[in-house]
Amino acid sequence: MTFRSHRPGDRDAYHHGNLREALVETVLELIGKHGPMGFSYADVARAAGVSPAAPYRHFRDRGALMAEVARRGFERFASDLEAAWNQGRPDPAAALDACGRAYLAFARREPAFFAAMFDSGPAPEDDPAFSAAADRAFSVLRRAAEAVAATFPASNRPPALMVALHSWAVVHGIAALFLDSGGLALPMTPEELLEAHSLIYLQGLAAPPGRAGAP
Amino acid sequence: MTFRSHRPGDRDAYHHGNLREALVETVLELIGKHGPMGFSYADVARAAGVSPAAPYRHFRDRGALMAEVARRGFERFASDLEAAWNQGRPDPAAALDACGRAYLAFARREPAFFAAMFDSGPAPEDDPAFSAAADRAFSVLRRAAEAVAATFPASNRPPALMVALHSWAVVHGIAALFLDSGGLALPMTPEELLEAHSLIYLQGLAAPPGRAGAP
DNA sequence: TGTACATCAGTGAACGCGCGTTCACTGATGTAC
DNA sequence: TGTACATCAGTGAACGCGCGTTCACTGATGTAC
Repeated sequence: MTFRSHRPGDRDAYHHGNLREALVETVLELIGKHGPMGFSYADVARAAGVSPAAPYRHFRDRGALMAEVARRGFERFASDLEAAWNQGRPDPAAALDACGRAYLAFARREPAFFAAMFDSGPAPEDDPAFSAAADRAFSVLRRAAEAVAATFPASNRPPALMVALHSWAVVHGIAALFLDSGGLALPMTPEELLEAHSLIYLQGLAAPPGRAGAP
Repeated sequence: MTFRSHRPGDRDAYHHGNLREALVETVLELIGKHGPMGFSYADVARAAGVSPAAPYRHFRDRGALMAEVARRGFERFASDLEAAWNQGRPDPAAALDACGRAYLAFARREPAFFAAMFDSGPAPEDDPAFSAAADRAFSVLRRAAEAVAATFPASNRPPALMVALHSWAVVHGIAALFLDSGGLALPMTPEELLEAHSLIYLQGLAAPPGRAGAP
């Protein structure tokens, strides 16, 4: 009568097909503790309470598991951005701002997902499901930029894709450099920094072309 | 008379104290081939043609070697930025733009250094030499932003640190997202994207405060 | 409802491997006299 | 200039370890009849 972990609801529950979910959850915990590279495939199995061979039933190797985590991260990310966009309400500029804040909020609230999505060593860019999820996230930003560009008079309308790329770059740069507050102390929050940038950038777009900066 | 690698100029030259340099060089090659996490400490020794014990004479462990590579990267990076700044000539705005281009050029020309500096797994942020080198690089951007801010009339002068942080974030975001041209195809080069941003941003700074974006 | 059987998600032992690290050593270099 | 000696950057063998992966297996689940 030795103690085996055969209590119901424990690992026997894995026979019901939720080990896949449990492995994803476990990876998020491990990323939180040790970073996206700080654990082995065997570590994941151990932390999930299964034998080292069990994960092979669900993921070909560690990379496939990490790609699945990154894919799910991009899907949640896309949902957050979509919700923040809120179909452009109350107005496109404000809604684009909300997307930027949602971008930062996601990176702050889900650092494990964020690391899996952007810092995860060899990028699984050839995984079509991963790429599709990433595209879906970024297409939200693109549509938002298009709506913002459409608010400008046709004579002075900026290229929507350029606006999207600028927005994306600045918010990603802020997230990458300043969010974990490692390094220098900011005189303002990342959100304030982003909002100030939006105001300046939109004012620059609205300014009559070819005035400032000309000799 | 077996063939041992004892030709002069080969590994015997390491006795003259250049194994340290050779290891750093080797790491850069390996990062170029396999990314900053794609090789072991023993791999470095093997690639440099020495025994696996040899590197321990120069670096406590793999992390110390990587931190040294990152530190040197930041020093070259700072030199590049400093040269691009060129003491603010021909004018601060143009010189700040040059810094941005130098930032992108460095990331493009030295992807191995760049990866060691920014993507290198557990950041050696507690290494004072590393931090000092990173600070030196970023202080160039800060001084440039100060000079740009000083060109504005006192009544409409933007906070210099904010300008520095915006410039840094956008160029870093562009480098991180668009430089290796993985993912989506850009309608313009990263340099053009950055320059367009600078123009818009400076125009926004120059615009009379509190006009655009007000209800 | 009950029984026989196919399915399949897990076990756990085993493997070969390369890792990081240590150790006593060697032999070239540089210095003192 | 020559010799004796200290220094020190390398060798190479060895270690224990945990890795990724495989394999035959087991026992619970779901289905056919």
